[in-house]
Amino acid sequence: MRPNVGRSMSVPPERDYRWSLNLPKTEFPMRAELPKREPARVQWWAERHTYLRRLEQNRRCGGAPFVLHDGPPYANGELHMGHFLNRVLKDALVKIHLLDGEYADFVPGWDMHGLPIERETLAHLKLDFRQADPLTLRRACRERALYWLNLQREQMFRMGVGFGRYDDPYMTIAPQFEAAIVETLADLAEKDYLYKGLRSTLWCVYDETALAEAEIEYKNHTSPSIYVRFRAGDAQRRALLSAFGLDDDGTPLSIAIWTTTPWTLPANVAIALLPGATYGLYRVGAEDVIVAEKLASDVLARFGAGPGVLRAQTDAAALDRLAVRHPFLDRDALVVLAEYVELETGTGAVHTAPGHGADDFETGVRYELPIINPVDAGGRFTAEAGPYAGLHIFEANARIVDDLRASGALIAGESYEHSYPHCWRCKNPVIFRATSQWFIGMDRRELRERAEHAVHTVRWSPAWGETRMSQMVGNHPEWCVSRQRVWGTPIPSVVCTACNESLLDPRLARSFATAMRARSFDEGNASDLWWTEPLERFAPAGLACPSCGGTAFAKEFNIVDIWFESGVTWRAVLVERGMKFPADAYLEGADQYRGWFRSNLITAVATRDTAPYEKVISYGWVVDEHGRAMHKSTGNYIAADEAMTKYGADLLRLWTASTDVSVGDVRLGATLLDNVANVYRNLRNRLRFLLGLVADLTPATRVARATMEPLDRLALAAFDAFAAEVMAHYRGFRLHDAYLAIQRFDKEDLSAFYGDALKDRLYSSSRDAARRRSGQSALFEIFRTTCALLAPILSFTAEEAWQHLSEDLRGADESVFDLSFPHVDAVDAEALAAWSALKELRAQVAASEGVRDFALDAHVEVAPPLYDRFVGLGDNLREALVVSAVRGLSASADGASRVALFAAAGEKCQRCWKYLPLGLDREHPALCAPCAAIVRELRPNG
RNA sequence: GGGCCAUUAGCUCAGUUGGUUAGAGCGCAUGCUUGAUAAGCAUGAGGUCCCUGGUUCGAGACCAGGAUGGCCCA
Repeated sequence: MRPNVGRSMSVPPERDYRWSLNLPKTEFPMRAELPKREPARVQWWAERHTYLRRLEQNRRCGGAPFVLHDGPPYANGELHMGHFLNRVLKDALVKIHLLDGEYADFVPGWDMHGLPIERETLAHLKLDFRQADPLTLRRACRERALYWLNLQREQMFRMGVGFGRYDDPYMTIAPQFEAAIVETLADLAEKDYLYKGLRSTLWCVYDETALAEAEIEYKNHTSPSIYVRFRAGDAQRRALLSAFGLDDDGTPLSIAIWTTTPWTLPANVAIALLPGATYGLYRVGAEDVIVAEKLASDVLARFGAGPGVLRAQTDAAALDRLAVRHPFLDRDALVVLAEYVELETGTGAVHTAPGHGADDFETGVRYELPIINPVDAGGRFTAEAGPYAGLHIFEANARIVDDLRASGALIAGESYEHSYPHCWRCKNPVIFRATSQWFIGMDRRELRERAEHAVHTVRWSPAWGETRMSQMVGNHPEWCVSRQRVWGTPIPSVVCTACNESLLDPRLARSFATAMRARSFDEGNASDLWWTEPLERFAPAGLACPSCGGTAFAKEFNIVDIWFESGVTWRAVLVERGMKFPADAYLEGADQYRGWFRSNLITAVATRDTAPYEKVISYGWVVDEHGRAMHKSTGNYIAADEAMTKYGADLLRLWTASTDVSVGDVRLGATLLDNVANVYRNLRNRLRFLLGLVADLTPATRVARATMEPLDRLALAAFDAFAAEVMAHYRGFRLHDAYLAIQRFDKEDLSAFYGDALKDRLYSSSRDAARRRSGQSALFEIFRTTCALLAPILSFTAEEAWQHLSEDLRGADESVFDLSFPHVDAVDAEALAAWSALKELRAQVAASEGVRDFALDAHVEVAPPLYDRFVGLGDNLREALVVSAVRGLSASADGASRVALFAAAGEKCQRCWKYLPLGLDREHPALCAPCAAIVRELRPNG
């Protein structure tokens, strides 16, 4: 029951003793106004070189090296919230290791070559690709890439992530970087991984160029849809019939295929069946035909010769490597098996032209089929297409269908509307066209097996990353590293003028790389040398064509895939700069399993036989608050700068810890940020409270832990355990777990318990009383370590709070980033247990009373076993329960309730608000004796 | 269509190897405080643990199928 105590609504001036209390005092504002204040802090860190100074200090103190290797963002466009998440997570990891005393050398970098920049630059210059002078275009691309780098770097600083060598970042366009790329190519060529071969690429016949997947848009397109007989020759027919267990009766036999691209038939070399599927041999009219069982009724109907009769069926495997004849060329079509064949449309037998499709190409490689490409860059048939030579492929469609009909090969012809890739620039349909490209062979020197083995030497976070990466390495047959564009690092290959054989000579490549290394960054693109210098400058003496022995060569002008460029950052950055290799950690979005994680793994395994990282940490994709992917077109896209202007970087930094980013999607939206803002306000106010309470503490008045009040020692033991927990989470990079722990300690231990308990002692004791200094000293330790623990996440706020501490107490630690995580030797289990028991007791008191904050109007009696446990706390027990008096019950008392509350005896002291005997001092009748003494001392005359 | 991942309170998340009445912070409601005050404290409401089957004495957890969403590929 709550004691019924009257409270005067207004305190008469003569009885207002507020002036004599030590109330919290700080300039640290309650309102954060992050967007307004943060930019100045960015400047402050930069001017003081806070990062580099701390890094150097850690090195001097023998801190172990820690290398987080930065995956380069692409230097094009503004940064979005995906970038924000990426940068802030990396920044937090670097800061964690920095505050842990390690030499956390972080070198940020940028991916600066490639088609998106080239395309943007061409648009900027209003130039057509084929008319542009390569060197002029490359100069302009360089300017453009540097422009974006600078803009992105500014936006990164605004995020508070400038803790790295941002003055000396790595750039894929730097001379040493380009040289490292070329030297890696030389190594790969030397070890026989690199070879030249044909490959099917997306090609626009109007722009006469290869296209990347990103340059394609899908639109509906109406194509011819034809079913075609591929007849078996006599011997072929007998072999096929035998596979079905049938005898030959001379009836014509064919395999029926379906295609929507008749113009690719001249390049046909095979028919693909689905492994495991059942195929039937049907008699329809006067002929036999083989189709997939599942599609038979649909296909047979198109013969217009009755329902057809099933004669036999067999598994696709029985037909593997048998053959039929090409419908109009003097050539066989081999029966092959391929997983991508589907049984939803068509005949279950897929026309296969390795020169005109990615799947087909892969099948072609697997079966060692000829890669026929009878189409030139402009889309006209070459002589290889026989009767169609000279025709444009799209015009040839109708001719081919007519010819098939005339020769009796056509079963049926219709038209078919479907989604088809188009060139996003000229809007025309694109084709697949086999061209000559450079590859890294995954199956040479057991590279695939070695890479898979390396995957298992790495620690993956989350654990499923290991499976994911294993699949990524296992799946891909070869890596096409050449591109026919201008903005990139040249592949220094040459072609023999006598026999047209391509050659990448390692000595030549290294000589080219050496020449690039001799150039400085300010001289421009070092790799321009491939264009400006004569070949003789790089070619080694006696270079001869391995094929024909010829000695005359011409330069080739391929550039290297930008994924290969970023794929050698381990070498161009870590090895070049003498940093730790393999790196401690790579940290990127989960889309990089197929990207940067994989490219780095393959090049490092191929040339160094090791994974380039010891640990890989991945995180999920940023989606909107409804869990939908963010797109500019959907309108739920959030730019990083815009978000920071609205919410402030620190609030968004807290958001990255408020959610478990390691698994699945990471949601972001106004509702979520409101939630985070509340948590932020709580944390901020706690820092403000602490600052206010320790305002008048000085190094001289600080009390050592050993001589503190018992309650303060317990609080610090609990705080140690908390700090150890947070540090353990940080070292495992579980930011979200750290966030939960911080939130809970802040609320339960600090705000609702310890802070509340200390108010009486800190406010009403005399300023210099030892018991007051004891509490302040404990709070100061808590404040300092809390700042350090918050700094990796709430960098701006932690620094702001630290700067509001008196200079005396800050001491040599100018910045919050000069602090270190504490060394917690061993958690005091006994103290911890006492602390929780005390918290529990306080909760009981609070529950009995119903109200708690600084309500001193109660007197508590505690049952013996419990009381005995805390009797050593002395008056601290009364403080902890926030009451006016506490006493243990006698053993004979009713033990039904362990805690009993009564109205406190005495009257309410107008200064300390405790209920005590008053009126002992004539001048201060409304005060208790201790308060009266303090007031007399403060104002002896008044 | 395939591989991987996720789904627990309004929101963000905990829930050891299967075992009482599923927890926390924030939000919300109510009360207190006005000496942390655009703060602080207390109490309380709030859940079909995505769905359907199965295993088990017992399933939020294990198994199978499905739904929704995401990433990477076709």
